[in-house]
Amino acid sequence: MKIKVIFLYAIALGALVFILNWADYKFYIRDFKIESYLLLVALIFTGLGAWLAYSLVNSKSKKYVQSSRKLSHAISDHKEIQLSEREMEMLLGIAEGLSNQQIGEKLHISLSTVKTHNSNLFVKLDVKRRTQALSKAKELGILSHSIEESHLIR
Amino acid sequence: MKIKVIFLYAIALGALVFILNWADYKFYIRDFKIESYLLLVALIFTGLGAWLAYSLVNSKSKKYVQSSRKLSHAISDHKEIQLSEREMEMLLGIAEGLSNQQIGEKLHISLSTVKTHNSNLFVKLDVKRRTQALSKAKELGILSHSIEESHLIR
DNA sequence: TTGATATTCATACTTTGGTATGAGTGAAAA
DNA sequence: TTTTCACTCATACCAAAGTATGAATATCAA
Repeated sequence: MKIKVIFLYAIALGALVFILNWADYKFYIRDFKIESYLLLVALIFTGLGAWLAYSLVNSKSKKYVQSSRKLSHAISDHKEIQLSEREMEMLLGIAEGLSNQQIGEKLHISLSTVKTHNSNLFVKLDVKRRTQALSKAKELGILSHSIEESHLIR
Repeated sequence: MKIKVIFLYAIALGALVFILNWADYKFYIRDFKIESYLLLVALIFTGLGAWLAYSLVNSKSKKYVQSSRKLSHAISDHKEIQLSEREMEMLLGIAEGLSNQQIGEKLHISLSTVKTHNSNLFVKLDVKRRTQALSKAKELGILSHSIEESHLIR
């Protein structure tokens, strides 16, 4: 993946140089000052750099999560329910009292993705709501026990 | 902080243009091809863009953490929170994973009433969502980690 | 009696949560 | 290489949650 990114990056750079070079001889861009060139290039590659960094941050998050994957699996293995690392993170976010929007911001993913993960999580836990997911996850030992007294409601 | 970043960024850009301009007339950089300029600028501003994006992502995370801390402090500030009996029952129902409708059916009250109790509960706990109410109630010790204390609730 | 509090309920409205569907990507296994 | 799985994202739509406002009743203390 990184190779692909670098490759595309190189192509973009080369293309830009080529286009400018071509425009240089074909048109009157020579009339512009060198500063104009530099400004344009600076802006474009600032954007590219920003995008590159953002992509790297996202992939870093992935790798970080993967390291905790084994842990999650080890926990949930006992209960025959296999939660993916993302689903586990949804559960933790919900337990923190975060909204879907906030969970997405925390993990640098969109609201849509959070909702998708939640849906899959709820199917696996066989629940309909996030609060229900919490209580069930605690029953299953996926989340630490806090509320066992809920049956006392009358 | 963002303003600071943008300011530094603008300075860097201006400085680069100035330096190149100066070097252009003082030395023999004209001998270099325009591609060399572009490549240099592209690389530098790619780095700057990447750094910028990384900073922004980090500042987001920081802000998130800060808000959480303020929340925690706010919790310890309010020592005595008196929940009414109904509000406590709302809390337990929520912890059980029940919907507002289900809580109402269980307590033989209307959905409207449940919502009203919830609103009052959320104001007292200074939260916005039911899941947040859960986590905060646990921090406050209102929702206990053991069964014994739950008897006191009833 | 008056005031404070808790409880109940409703209506209208906004926000958030959740479902359904479809689709694209990347990594790893078969 | 193809398949499988986890992850990502979007759009549309429906359900639930939450807010705001107003109001009625009952209890208890001042």
